[in-house]
Parts: sequence; structure tokens; C-alpha cells
Amino acid sequence: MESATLDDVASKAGVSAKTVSRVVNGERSVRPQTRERVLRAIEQLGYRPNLLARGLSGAHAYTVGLIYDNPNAYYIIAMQQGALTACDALNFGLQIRTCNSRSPALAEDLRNFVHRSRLSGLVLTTPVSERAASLRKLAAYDIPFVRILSAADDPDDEFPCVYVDDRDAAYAIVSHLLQLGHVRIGFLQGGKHHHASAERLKGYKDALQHYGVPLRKELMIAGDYVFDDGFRGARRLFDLAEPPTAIFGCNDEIAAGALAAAQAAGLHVPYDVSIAGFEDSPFSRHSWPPLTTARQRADVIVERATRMLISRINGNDIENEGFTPELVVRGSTAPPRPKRRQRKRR
Amino acid sequence: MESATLDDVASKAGVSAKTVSRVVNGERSVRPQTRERVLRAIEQLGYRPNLLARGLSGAHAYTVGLIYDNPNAYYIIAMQQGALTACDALNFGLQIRTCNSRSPALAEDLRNFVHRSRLSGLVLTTPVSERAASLRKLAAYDIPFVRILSAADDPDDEFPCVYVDDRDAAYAIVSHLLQLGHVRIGFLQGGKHHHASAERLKGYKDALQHYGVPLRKELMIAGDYVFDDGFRGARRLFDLAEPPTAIFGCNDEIAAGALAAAQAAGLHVPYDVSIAGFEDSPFSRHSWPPLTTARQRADVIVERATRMLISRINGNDIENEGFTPELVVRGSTAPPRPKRRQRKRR
DNA sequence: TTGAAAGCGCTAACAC
DNA sequence: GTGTTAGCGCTTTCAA
Repeated sequence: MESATLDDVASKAGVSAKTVSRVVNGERSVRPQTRERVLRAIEQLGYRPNLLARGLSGAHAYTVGLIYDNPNAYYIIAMQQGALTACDALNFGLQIRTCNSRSPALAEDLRNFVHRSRLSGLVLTTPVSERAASLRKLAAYDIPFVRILSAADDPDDEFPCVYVDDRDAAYAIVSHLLQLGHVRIGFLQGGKHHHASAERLKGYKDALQHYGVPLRKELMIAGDYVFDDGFRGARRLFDLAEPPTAIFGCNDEIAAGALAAAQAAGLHVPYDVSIAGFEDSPFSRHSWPPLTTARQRADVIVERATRMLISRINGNDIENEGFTPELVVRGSTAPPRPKRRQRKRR
Repeated sequence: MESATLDDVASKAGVSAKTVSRVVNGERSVRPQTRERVLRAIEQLGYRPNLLARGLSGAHAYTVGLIYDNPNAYYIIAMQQGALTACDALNFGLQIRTCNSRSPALAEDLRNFVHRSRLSGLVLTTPVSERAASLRKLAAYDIPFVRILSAADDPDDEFPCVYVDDRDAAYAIVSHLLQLGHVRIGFLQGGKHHHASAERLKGYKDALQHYGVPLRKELMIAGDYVFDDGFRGARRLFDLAEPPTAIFGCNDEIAAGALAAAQAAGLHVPYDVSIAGFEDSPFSRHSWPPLTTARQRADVIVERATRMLISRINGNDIENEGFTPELVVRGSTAPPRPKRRQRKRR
């Protein structure tokens, strides 16, 4: 009942163990005909390589690490799911690890982790993937990695990546609000140590500019990706002499905080104020009203990154790829109340 | 830089490799004095056992599996955290796996998983842990496991477990509502394939009975542990000729659905209706108002279960242990509005 | 393009 | 109590 061994396959296919090993690992130097025979034997015996033996014997453990520094449970689960899908498909193991992306010893911590488990490489998610100095050290340690990062274009630098166009997605959300007729749109920023925060802010600014709406400092509130900052930030916006008619929170948790603040202030969403988030966590569907947001397929993105990483480890480089989160309109956004007449451009 | 090997430690301590192995694995038959010497050498060399070699060589891989069939991201993350804490402390690896607890092939799926990775044992969370027939098969396959289950008392059957007293916790929540003066208390049930649902229902009934409040069929609504069922169930309650003044949702997601339904119906929580949940997910703090709930320390519970499992694998059985989730009162519950005079007992 | 031999770091089984 | 020997299933030389 235990899985067949490499030797079993070898004798069944009438070749040596080493040849089977070559086929399993996709090495070139096997005659197609031989490869066929081996593959058939593998199929028939239901052979699956023993990761422990591979790892013990080889230069690396045929296992990749997924690194994150993120408190968002939904996001983590989605990423794990994506990484697992790729690893299962490619016969790799997966190790999961949190880290402190702001630690000065980040690169050393990751190196220890890699060496201890003899990992083949790392998938680095934001914001770990944005610590440039640490990345250079990792490269110097000869640790393969693929980054997931926030960028409007392929950075096309020395390190491979999957890039997510947060700017364009934020632009789409703010455009949606502008098209509904909103002019005063509050922006609750995310933590400064995420590059995505700056990108989303750019998207916000670009959209306003494109629609000819002047930027107002008092409508842009600093904060972090947490409920409480969304709550406090929104309250500050509501307290303005001329409060915004719409608020864009840099992620769903911030938006949920803003929603709570609106409710606490006796405001009706979306009639008194529209609120939009970012991420499409289940969270955004579980509020009332449900949140307009940008669907970020963390599972797909991480699966892609993991496949890129494993390909690289196997010696086949794959080109960088980009994703753009997609606007999802729900009940939390609606046209502003027609108090006084509002200009609507374009 | 790579970790020292067992042989390194052995030669440093002036003993054989096997003796070091014995010390590392906590076997009895080592003279304290020898053990001391070995431990010192381990310390000095910063030795950490190579899990791959252990697994390849030994009867099992010194790795346990955490099995769940649960869509709740917060819950999963908390469980992973707890399992990881225990595994790190005890030098075990951890593999994480979802499964379909209702599959007829559950036991076979788990066996394949265990054999493929040569796992040492499994931590089974609800509802996987409640599939009695599959459990018996696992035991027949000689796969060690520890269950986490919902029970008011130690079941004291043939299989080890950590038991969570959902009944008592539900009793506490309903008592809290009764003490506030609520008499008509709606109950939104959780999915029938979770034993916890039945336990929480019992707690609800027990509390009503204890306070002399008659049970009303129309206040108890069937459903599953999802937002939509909470929403729909609450709406049915609001539509009653005499709607409840309080609602107890079987978990936080159900309660969030009820909260949304209240808001959609223009009801103010807690002034028009009180709502309580169960679980203390971050979720319950991120709604408005925040939810009264029962704090279920999934991380602590799973850590305990994992430690029990590893102890058993090492041959030292540990007694079953129970936990009771603790009432957390937040803004979503308050005394009912004094419409007409309400009897208050006890 | 393929194969033979050696060994990864550890534990099992058995000796002493 | 402690040491010895063999071998887990695979990859890495290196040779054919």
C-alpha cells in the first residue's frame, strides 16, 4: 500500500534507477522512447517520489517556502491555497512561514530558515518582497526567490516577479465613484511600509486629475491596514466642515472600519456616504451593505509565482507576469445625495 | 553554516551517535550524566536534527498533520498557529491539509496522506473528528490521532481528545441575555454536521429552562455557519408577529449576517435588538457595534491537542483536557427596550 | 544516452 | 546503559 519506490519503477521499465530519476526530474538527456516507457511504469505503479529521500540526498529538499508578514487571515489562506496548488501539481513540498519584514536581520532569518529545511527557494509576498537590501543579500546567498509586488509595469530588474497593478485598480475604483457623481472623495491610506499603499494613492490621484477634480489634502488620511485606523480616519472625515460624500479605504478592513464609523455616526451607507474597499475579502461581502471593492486573486497570483519559482529551480526561466485586480461593485456605493447641485465633469 | 550533524555532536561529547539520538528523542535509557554531556555538546554546536533524515530512516517522519474541513479563515489561521507552536517546541514538522469530512473515502484519503508523507500522526479538528466510522478505520490502520471535539464532559472513550464545552459557553451567552431582561431570544442554529451545533442548542435550551422561560419553536431557525443563513434567519425572526428582542447566532459569521439583516431592516443594534455570536473571531470586533461572543481559543486548544499527539507518539499518554469558551460582552447586547412590562425571573 | 557505486543524516535491530 | 551495523529512497558523482 505504501507508494512504490524508484527501484520498483526502474525494474518494471527495464532501466536503471538513475534513468527513472532523470525522467521524474525532467532532465533532458533521456531518449523520448525511454522516457515514455518510464512514464508508463510510473503511471501503472502509482509512483510518487519520496520527498524526504530526495531532500536528504539532493542539494535541496524539493520544497519551497512561502514567506509572509501579514496579519490578514483571509489573505494568508488564499495565498497558502495558491502555493499548495502549484506545489501539488509539481511534486514539490511547501513550507509556510511568517517573518518580520522590518527586522534588520530579515535576510539572515530567511537564510537560516532555508538552510535548516534545505529549501529549494522562496516565494516572497509583500511587504517582504519590497526590502531591496535584504533581497540583494538573499541573492548573494544564492537563494532562489520570486517576488510578488505592487507595480504598474514589469520592473524588469534582475529579480523575477509577479506584479500586481494596484494603481490601475485603485484608479478604477475612484473612477467608479467619480462617475456616480462624487467629487469630494476621502482616501484612507494604508501603511507606509507597503508599496501598494503608494500605488493605490497614485491611482486615486490619477483618477481625480483625469476627471478634473482638485486634490484636497484634508481628504487624505494616513493610517495602517487595520480596522481601527479606518474607523478613526473616517470619523475625522465626517467631522470636516465639508465632509466627503464617498470614502475609499485602502483595503477592506479599513473600509469596514469606515463603515462602522459611519454607522456609529448615524450615517446611512450608501445614501449619506459611499464606501469602497480593496481586496474582495469575504469580509467585504459580510458587511451591510456589502462593500464595493477590487478583486485581488491572491490565490492565483501566488500559484503563478510558485510555478515561476519551481521552473527557475529546474533551470527554466519564465517571464514575469502582471495581474490587475478587478472592480467589483456592491451596495456600499451609490450616487451622492443631491443636496446642492454638484458639477459633474466628463 | 549548515547545522552540525549527529556525528559531530557524538564525537564532541565522546559518545556514539546512537546515544545522541537517544538523548534527542528523550528516551529513558541514558545515564543522567551522559545526557548532560550530550546536551552540552548539542548546545555548543547549535545542533538541530535533520527532519528529512529522521523521517527517511525511522518508522515515521517526526511530522504531524493538521486536518481541517472548515471554511473559516480566522479559525484556520489560529489553529495553524497553535499547531506550529507545539511542533516548534517539540522538534516536529507540521503538514497542513484540508479534506472533505463528508467523503465516504475520508479514512482512506487520510491514510494516503499519512503514508505518502510518512506522518507520525494526525490532529483532527471538527467536524472531521466527529466521523466515528472513519475514526475507527484510522485506528485500525494504526494511525495515531488526537481529536478536538465538542462535549460538556470528557467522553472517556477509546480515543484521546481535547474537548470544548460549547454547551456551557452557549449557556453563558444566553444567561447574559436573560439577565439583561430578554425573554424572547432567537436562536440561529449552525450546520447539523457539526456536533457543536447541537451542544450550543442544548446550552440555549438549558439556560431558558433554568430561567423559567418557555421554549418557542418559531424562535429557533435552522441553518449553516454562513453569513447568508444568518441574514435570512434573522429576517425570518424580524418578520414574526412578535419578533425576538435578542438573537444568538451560533457563530460570529451567522451573527454578522443577523447584524446585517437588522441594519437592512432599519433596526438599531443593540437598542432595537441585541445580537450575540460565538467564537471571538476578529470579525466580531470589526462590526458595528462589535459583537458579544464567546472566546474560543482555537490556537490554545490545537496547541494542546498537538502536544498530546506528540506525547502519545513518544509513548507517553496524556490525559484528555477540557476547555470552556469564555463570555465576552461587547456593544451588540443591551437590555431590551421597555415597551410593555416584561416579567423578569430570578 | 545510460548505469554503478557511494553516501546524504538519521534510526532500527541487535549486540555487548 | 551503550555501541555496532545496516539501510531508509533518493541523488550525486563518475564511468561506460
